[in-house]
Amino acid sequence: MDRRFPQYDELDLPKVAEEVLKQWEAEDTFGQSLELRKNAPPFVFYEGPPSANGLPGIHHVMARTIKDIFCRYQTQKGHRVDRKAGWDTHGLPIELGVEKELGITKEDIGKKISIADYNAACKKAVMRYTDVWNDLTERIGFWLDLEHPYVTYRTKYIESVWHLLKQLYDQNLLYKGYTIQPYSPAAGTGLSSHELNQPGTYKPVKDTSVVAMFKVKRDENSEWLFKDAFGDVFILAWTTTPWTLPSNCALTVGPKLEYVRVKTFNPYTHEPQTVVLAKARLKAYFREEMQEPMRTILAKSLGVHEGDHFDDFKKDVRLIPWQILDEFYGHQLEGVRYEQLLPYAQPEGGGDAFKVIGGDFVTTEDGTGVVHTAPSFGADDMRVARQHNIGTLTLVDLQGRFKPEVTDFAGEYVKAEYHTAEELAAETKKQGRDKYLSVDERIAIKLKTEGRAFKVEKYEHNYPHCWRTDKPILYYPLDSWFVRVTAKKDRLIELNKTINWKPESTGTGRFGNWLENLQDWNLSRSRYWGIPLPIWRTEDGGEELCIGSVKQLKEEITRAVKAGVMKDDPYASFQVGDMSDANYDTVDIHRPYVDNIVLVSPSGKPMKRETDLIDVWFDSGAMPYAQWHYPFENKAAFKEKFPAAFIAEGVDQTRGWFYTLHAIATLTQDSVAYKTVVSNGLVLDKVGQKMSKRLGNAVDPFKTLDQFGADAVRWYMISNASPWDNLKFDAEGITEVQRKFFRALFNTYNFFALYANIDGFEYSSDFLRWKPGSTDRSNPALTELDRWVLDSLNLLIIECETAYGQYEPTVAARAIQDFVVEDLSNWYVRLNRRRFWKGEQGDDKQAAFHTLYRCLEIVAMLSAPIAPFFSDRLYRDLTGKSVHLSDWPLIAATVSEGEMVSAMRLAQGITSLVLSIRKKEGIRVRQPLQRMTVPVLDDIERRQITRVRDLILSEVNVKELVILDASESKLTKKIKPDFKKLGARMGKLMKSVAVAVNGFDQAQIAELEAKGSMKLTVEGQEVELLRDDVEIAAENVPGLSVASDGALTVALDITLTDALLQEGIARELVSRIQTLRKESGFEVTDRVQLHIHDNGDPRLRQAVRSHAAYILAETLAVTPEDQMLVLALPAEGAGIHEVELDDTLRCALSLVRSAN
RNA sequence: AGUCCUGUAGCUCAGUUGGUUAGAGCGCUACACUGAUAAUGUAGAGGUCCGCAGUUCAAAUCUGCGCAGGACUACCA
Repeated sequence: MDRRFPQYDELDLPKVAEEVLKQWEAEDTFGQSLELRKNAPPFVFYEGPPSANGLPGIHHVMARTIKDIFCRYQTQKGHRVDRKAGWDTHGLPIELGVEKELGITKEDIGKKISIADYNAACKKAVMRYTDVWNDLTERIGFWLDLEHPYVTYRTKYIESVWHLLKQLYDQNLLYKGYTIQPYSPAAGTGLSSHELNQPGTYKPVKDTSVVAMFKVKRDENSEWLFKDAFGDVFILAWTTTPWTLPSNCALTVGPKLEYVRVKTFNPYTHEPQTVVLAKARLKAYFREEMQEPMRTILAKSLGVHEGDHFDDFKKDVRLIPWQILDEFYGHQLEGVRYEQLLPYAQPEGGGDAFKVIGGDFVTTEDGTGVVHTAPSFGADDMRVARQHNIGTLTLVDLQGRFKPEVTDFAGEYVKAEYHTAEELAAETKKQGRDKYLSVDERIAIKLKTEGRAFKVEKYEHNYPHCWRTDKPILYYPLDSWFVRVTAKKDRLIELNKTINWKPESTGTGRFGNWLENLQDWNLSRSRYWGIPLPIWRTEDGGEELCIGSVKQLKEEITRAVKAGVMKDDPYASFQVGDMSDANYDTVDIHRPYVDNIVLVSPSGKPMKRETDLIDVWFDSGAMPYAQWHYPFENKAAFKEKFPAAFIAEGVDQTRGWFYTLHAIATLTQDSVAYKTVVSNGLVLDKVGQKMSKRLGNAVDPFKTLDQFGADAVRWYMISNASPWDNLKFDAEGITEVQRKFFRALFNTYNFFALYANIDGFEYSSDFLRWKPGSTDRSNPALTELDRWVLDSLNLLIIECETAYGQYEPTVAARAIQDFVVEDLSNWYVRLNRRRFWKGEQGDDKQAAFHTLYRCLEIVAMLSAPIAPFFSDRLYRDLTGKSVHLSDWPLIAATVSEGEMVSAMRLAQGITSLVLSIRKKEGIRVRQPLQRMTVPVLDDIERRQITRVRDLILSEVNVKELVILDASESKLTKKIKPDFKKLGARMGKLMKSVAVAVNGFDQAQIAELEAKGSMKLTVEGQEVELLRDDVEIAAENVPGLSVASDGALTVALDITLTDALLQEGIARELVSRIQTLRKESGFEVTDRVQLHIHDNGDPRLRQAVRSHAAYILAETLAVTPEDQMLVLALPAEGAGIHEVELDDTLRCALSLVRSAN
């Protein structure tokens, strides 16, 4: 037998993947696919660099599958898709990993270990799992150029980053400023948000909280607050960090919040006073029953008191009377000035301090609705203070101690926790108390005695602690370099609107809102392993220089050497202009090497490098340029490959990579960096929990690939949920994909191969004649089923093309799966099996083979982006070539005007109804029936059913199909209002109209059909009902067994004649014999000798005699017709079987392989 | 705390511009089929479409307020 089409015993997807992978390696299929498209228009894809110091997880399979799908699809569509791998090599996780490994902390760097050694360790650690990553990438079939990756620590890469920074610097978009950052005085370092989010950093602590009283200055602005004032007028503000009160510069109110002015007494000094606070906070500070005039009225009614009770207040200090003088909004308070609470020092930098300002962030959840604003110690405070040109006061040093100006507390730590035990003891002694009182407590006491405290109490809340020292952190102003992204905010927003976000909501929502509230990008990191900021400054900060290339650095070094600030050029070995890797590898511009370089300013002063590194996110956002060493090399390549057509990463990159790419591109190129971005969701475990090592629910990607093969895993991930929805990963889902989709496709192919090999089938692309432009569009040999499946295939091509084009792989996967499982396997193949193995060569057989071949070929092409291994195997088995080198299929001219698709839907519906009647009546499918009747409503339906008539008859084993016109009187009909059409016109009457229509009798339905319209009176109104406003369907055919579903009705004649019964028995017999053939291990082509024992039953005898030719032909028996039925079976023994034909009929037969 | 996503059958998911009795696959039960057999067909059980309120003749679908799960960002006087 010709074995041109390989056949397989079983489906083993992991093995297929392994073998195809070897094939790819052997013939460099990836390289060929690029070579093939060498001159084609590019489709630009950017690979986001993963960090190779951690192991890949199952979610990386997801992310990489999505990337691969669109790159492969675009290749098939005729584009050149270069895919350069990349590695993110800098950053805190790497530093932390190295520190853990070496058993050191940040403080040890430069002491126990040199910066050079530390960085060398980082460089080594960062590529540790490269092999594992490359292995995963290959095993999942992600085609990526792993040979020439960009690596962010390479000198060339850093040089490109420096060039970008210089561009920003030259545009005045890079500046030094300061922000309020989490800071650990104990460790002497700023903390990143990452560090702050470590578990256990937020702890519940009890702090002394103070409601401080800020005395209002009386002037024209505040005069209205003094109307009927009772003593002095104060604004109340709450704080849980009293140590920040000396640094107070402003009070912030909510402009839209309501405030009140209250006449009352100071609870500690009992002085009369008038206080201002948010109305919503009154009940937190005042007792309801003490409110005037309510208290007076109450007292009067009890006959206890008369007159003004503010007079006799001092008799009971716990019950303080109060009275609201007036109410107003926060914005009315803005601009009101107050006396500095603790006047130790005056604000720096000019500023117009000590007044009330407005801020959106103010709430009335706790406190007084007035925020004590110390710009140096709170991010919100800083921002609002800047907006209102309030100065700042930073009366705490970097060790966390009060500066000398704060005379009462000078040199003391603001948090007791910063003291050592000995220091605490000494301090306690100094205070002359038994117990140490923190500065917070002593400030509270001071304010109480000065009559400036309204309420002092312990307050429990969560406060962040340094994860290394376990001491509380401070928010502290630290020097930083910033990118002035806010200067280009409008442009960033504008360009974002041109980006195709998948899903859209991430772009408009999460990302769009983020851009709307843009802050300048804090670029500084006080670390060691990263790209150094290329800025050199004189000590006074008066002169500075931003370096944009190694060449420029060398020139400046030469000047510095000449000026004598440096001894020699440490980068002497570097040849300017030599772009070889070897040349660049001779220099290292990381710390500490660049730190040793001192340059000279124009005025001759030495300049030292700003010690900060840059945020690693800038590294990855710079990859469009730095991966090409642009602009020093590859200018043309960059130009062609910017911006990207497509990128994809997890949704967690929205404010990470997606943002940094966008920001750098907007600022330096005035362009988007990518046209489409797919942000995929998380991979959760099967119950929807996040995967983590701690919970032990993390899935090992390699084990999963070993078990199921990459194709099944990829197909499962893509078909199960849209990429941006979170995926609940369940291995059972992969099994299902294997069972349903891949097995159906595999079985279909194997079926094809079996018979194609027997017949020596060869595919000729001319056979189906659907060449574009040809008028003779289809071969007349094609049956209606062929046309139908080819039509469906056409629709599938269009659907997949649209879906892939719109970055909707899930839609494509589901469509392909439905086609393969339902249309191709369960319908087309099942109904056409006989054509493949029955009869001799001829056009009908050719049509069947060509149609099936075409379907398999196209399915391989359409599924290639998602299941690259299996599809390649399938395509190679069919055509001998790789599917990944194929061109996306053209849409064939439709072979049957598209009508077959709806005709087939009718056929499937009718078939299903007949089978359900058979079931109801207890008549098995193998028992032929004479006639069935289907009523139709119009000529289109009649024509369509006619086209699929034979197919229906053979599928349900009935001999005749009568199509009945709906107008024939035998039918009863049912009527149904079309809500959509009618609702629009009827409006409120809809319900009553529906009731009326549903109540129509046969005469009324006939009237409407005949006249085309009729008048109805509903709720006293006359309305017109049109034929189109209702659906009329046949309901019943009297006298027959009937079933219906929606508009479809089928009636089946269930009369069984002797002839039909005999035919049924003959069929049963054939079926039993076929089973025996198989059980006996005969090949499908083996001829047999068949003898049936005549047991005297007339039913059997008649059936065999009448249908002898049929039985022999079906079972490939060579026994002469008149010798089949015998009174005694041949004595060969082994071939004798007893079979049961139905409940009452059994017989014996002998079946042996025939010699010829 | 803010922003965004998700919530439909036991499970995984569809559900067009609002329209009649809300669907599919898996799983479950029963029956059938046997030249696809680890397949297939038919029938059945299984739903407060997360909740409440509103708009509308009509809401799974639109609006508002909540609840639950998740992500990101921020972190509070």
